[in-house]
Amino acid sequence: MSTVDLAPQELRTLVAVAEEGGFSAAAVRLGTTQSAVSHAVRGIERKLGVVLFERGRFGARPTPAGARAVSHGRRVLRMLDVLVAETRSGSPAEVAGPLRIAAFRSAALHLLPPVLERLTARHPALEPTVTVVREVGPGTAGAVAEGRADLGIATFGTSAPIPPELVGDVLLEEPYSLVHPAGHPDPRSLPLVDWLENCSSYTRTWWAAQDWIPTATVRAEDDGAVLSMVSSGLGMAIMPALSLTGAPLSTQITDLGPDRPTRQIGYVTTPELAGTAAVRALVRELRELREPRELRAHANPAATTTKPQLRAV
Amino acid sequence: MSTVDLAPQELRTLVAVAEEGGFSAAAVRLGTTQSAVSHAVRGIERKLGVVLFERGRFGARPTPAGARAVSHGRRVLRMLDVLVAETRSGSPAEVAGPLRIAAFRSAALHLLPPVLERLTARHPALEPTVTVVREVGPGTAGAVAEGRADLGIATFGTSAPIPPELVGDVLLEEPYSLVHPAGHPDPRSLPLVDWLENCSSYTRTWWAAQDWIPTATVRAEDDGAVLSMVSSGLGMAIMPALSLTGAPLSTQITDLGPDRPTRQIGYVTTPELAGTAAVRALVRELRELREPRELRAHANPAATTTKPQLRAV
DNA sequence: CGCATCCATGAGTCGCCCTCATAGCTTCGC
DNA sequence: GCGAAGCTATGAGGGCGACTCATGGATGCG
Repeated sequence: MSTVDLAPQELRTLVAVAEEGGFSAAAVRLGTTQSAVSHAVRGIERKLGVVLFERGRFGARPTPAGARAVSHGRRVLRMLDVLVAETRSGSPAEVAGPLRIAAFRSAALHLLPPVLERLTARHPALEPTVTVVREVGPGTAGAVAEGRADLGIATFGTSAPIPPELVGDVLLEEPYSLVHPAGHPDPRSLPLVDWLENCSSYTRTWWAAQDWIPTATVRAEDDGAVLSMVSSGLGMAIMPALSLTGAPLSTQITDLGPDRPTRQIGYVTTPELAGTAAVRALVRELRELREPRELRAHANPAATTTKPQLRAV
Repeated sequence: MSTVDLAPQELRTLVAVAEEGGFSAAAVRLGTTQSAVSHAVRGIERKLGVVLFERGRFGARPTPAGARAVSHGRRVLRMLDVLVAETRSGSPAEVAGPLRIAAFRSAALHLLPPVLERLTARHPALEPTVTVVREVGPGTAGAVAEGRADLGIATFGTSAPIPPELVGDVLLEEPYSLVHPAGHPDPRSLPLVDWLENCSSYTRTWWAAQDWIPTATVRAEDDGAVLSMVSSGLGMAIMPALSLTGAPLSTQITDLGPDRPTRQIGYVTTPELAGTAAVRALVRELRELREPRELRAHANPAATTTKPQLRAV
């Protein structure tokens, strides 16, 4: 037996240092002193016999070993939370505890509220928190992979590929539409407004095939800003349905026809969290989105995967 | 933040109490005093606000909440071990540390040895241990679910269903055959020898449809005992191929024809361990069982991984 | 060079957890 | 009924680990 014990407080210290990028900042987050963090990290490194952080003027950056330790540490901490929550609640059916959701902006605004309402109605002891994450770079899936969230609402096909160690499923497919100021005679002649997260490769291909689409002349910060620009008459945009829910009356939405591009929205989570009662309850509610409710979303349940009873590793 | 911290030492105390069945015995195992165990358990119960053990003359038995805590605790402790092992070893390719395998008797005897030989040849620092678990009740899957093993070799379809929080895959399907004393003129007239773990529902159905099969007159402890009885001329038996490997020369095996029953053998592990280097290395070796080894050189590696990139939950 | 901002280190303090000793409870055997 | 033999519960005291405080060293910046 090597008998190396890492206390939860030590794991939290590792995670804080990695996320804050320095001992001092980590100390602030942990509500302790820089000295305590330094002592703790040094102690852990001595116990493990491995240097976990490169120190320097810049602060502290994880070494490869440190990155592994931090990633595992986050998962262990999360499992400890699950232990506490599921030990306290009388049965697995009784779902309780925190549930951290990462979502991109439009999903957080238009997709999640009704889902979370039903979820908390069914499980009052559940405390879901939603973090808005830019769907660029690692995106929401990255937040889940790094243990910052328990479940992510992600767009598939757009942005970076999903890390292989995550599991998930597609929830719905939504079309892109043309949005422009209401009553404009020739909206396609307007300048194009684009935004950062709007970068599906499939969409881009379709985009390039349309000769009427100009290169973007305006680039906004997020889809909400795009919509506000369009409603002010500054131009037109091509946006997914989710970003267009609740679009102001001064805008007009035009279908792009049968060849319109679409994007897939789904959820991702880690295998070990997929089994927890809280995540499963949320996934159950999210699946309801696949059944076409009378409202807007053009859900396409056709492509639902046939699931084997046992999932391969 | 409720922020209830359970130190590894506390988790080990819970596990020890549950497994030893009492505070005093747990104290001996932990190399500490009964008083320390009592204080620790009481402290944990106060932190969680839940009674974890029923105390009495008999010692201590886990309450339902206690059983959940112990089961989660074992898994957290295991993940902490993995954290230490994988942080220390230079790369994920460098696999090291203990690997606990639960298997039913015939798999441990006839299936695992060559697999483990190849595994340890490839990863000398890996220390696999095999525990033989009766495939009755929770079986090997139960051992994995409760954190007593990292990976289980299980029969699917037979015994209890696999707990939903586990993951795994089928490795091979093997037929049942008739085994009887060599040279017997009418083996089907012999009395039937059965054993405890032999209880697949599918097999039973097939069984009932065969008019020549009598009800079992002898019931042995395990498949090895059955085989020994058969070889002594005490009767005939219907056994899966794995139990018949290395059957003595005094026995004779007769194929049961195209409608013969079969059983599926596979592996089971927890989602959080499925991602660890050690378990993945073992699974890779186990997968070799699916294809005859001499074909492996020509096998298309892509064909073995035709699984969807995202696994549904 | 003075300054700001990092981390490192040593001494002192506090709190937690363990040990020791003992008390309470239940179940046997007689 | 009574004591012995199992358990666990509890209180007092001590040791060790973790934190704080104060200070020092390294490094980049104007």
